[in-house]
Amino acid sequence: MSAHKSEFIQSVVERGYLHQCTDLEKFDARASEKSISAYIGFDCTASSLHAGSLVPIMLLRLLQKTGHKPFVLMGGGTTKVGDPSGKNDARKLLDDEAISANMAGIKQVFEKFLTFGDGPTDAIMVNNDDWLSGLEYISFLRDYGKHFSVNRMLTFDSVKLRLERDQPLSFLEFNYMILQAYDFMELARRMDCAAQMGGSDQWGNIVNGVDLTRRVLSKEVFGLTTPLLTTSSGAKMGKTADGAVWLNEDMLSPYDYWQFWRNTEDADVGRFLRLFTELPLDEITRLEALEGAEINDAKKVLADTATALCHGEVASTAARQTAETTFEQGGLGDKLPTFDVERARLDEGIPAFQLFREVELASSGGEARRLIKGGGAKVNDVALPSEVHVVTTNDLNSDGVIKLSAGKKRHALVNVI
RNA sequence: GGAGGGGUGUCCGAGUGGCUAAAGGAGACGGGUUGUAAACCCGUUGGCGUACGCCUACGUUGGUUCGAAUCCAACUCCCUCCA
Repeated sequence: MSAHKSEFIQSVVERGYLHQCTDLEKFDARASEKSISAYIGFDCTASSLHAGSLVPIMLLRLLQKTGHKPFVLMGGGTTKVGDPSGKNDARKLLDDEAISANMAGIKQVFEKFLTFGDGPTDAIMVNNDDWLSGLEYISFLRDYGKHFSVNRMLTFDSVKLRLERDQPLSFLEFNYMILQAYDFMELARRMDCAAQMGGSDQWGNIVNGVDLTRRVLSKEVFGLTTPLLTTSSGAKMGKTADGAVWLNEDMLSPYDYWQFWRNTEDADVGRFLRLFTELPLDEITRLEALEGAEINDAKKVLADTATALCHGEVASTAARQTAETTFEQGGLGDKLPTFDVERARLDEGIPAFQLFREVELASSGGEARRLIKGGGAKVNDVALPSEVHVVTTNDLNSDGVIKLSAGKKRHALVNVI
């Protein structure tokens, strides 16, 4: 029943990773004959990747799991240029220092999802700065520039959309696709890389690389893109209340990460389970068929497995337990953010709005006041009557702490010292 | 180099001398409904203060005026067209 010969492509298709491929049949055939290698590039624009990058990461993981070799290309060089794809404005240019700091943060993410090493299917991380920075302008133009037609470059979305909307596109950015194409060719030459994968917005860049490799090396390589993920209600993946859903623990706690998946929209559960977990497909089919309140069980499975992949089993279980005690039993999970307050201050009493600001449930006194006025602020699950209400040692509960809540989902504990 | 247009709150975007902490929208936060979902409805949305209030804010600096986001000058950054 398997429509594709290779395990890799078969999984890519049935789990929903495929958007476009330059030649799916040939790619499939190649992957079924032997172990291939493929790469995905990541720019170093932030010190961590967020959930929006998770599809490509999972795709690399799948590649490795099915017996092939993944390359992670860090865009140390291309980040200096800035990818115009999908952007209205040129982004701020980062300096070398910022780029290498970002790269260090991003590396940590990959170490969780891929196995690196020297073995045949071990992942390898490369940095395109290694070959891009040393390029010489004239010889580069003569050797590679002749393969690019400006007429054609103008037809690619990344460029075309900017021009159509009369938005500026600098020559620097215009060169981005050439450099990315060069990356692909360079990897094909050095490491026999057979394919480049990426988000659908990378299609133009990838196709350029496939063409360049064919022209320069007379080698056939492949391009494959993943669908750009949005939630069913149209929001971009990876963005949420407090900003991006970061994959690094120091930027987003495992508990919050777990919560992100737990709060998946109903309509997305099946799709997300296929993309972001490695559960067998028949199990996923069963889970996504759940209806009404039962679908919450599927969301918990999603949260558990996705968090375990990113932060490990231990953190995932802890996050789940905290969530369960907090939401289902109204209790206190030990993973809730906890803040220490001196006993003396509490004896005197602390105005509620000030306390809420201190435990970071509100970013300013005004915000805390509004929260309290709106009835969203609770002390030990009891709504506060007024913003000047004073919290004292009398509010300590039987566990010796005070539970503060902003709305139903955000909680913090006050610990007396 | 020349000509023109523009820089407003998280973002987009109104606003051409007092009624402007600044319309509208988006986003965000809170409440309601529910299932820690979506959709929908309501409220809030510069900072500080219990409150009368005070402070900071419309690219930067200075000026005109009783009074300026609004007028003037210089500077700066961005965009468009021409060369």
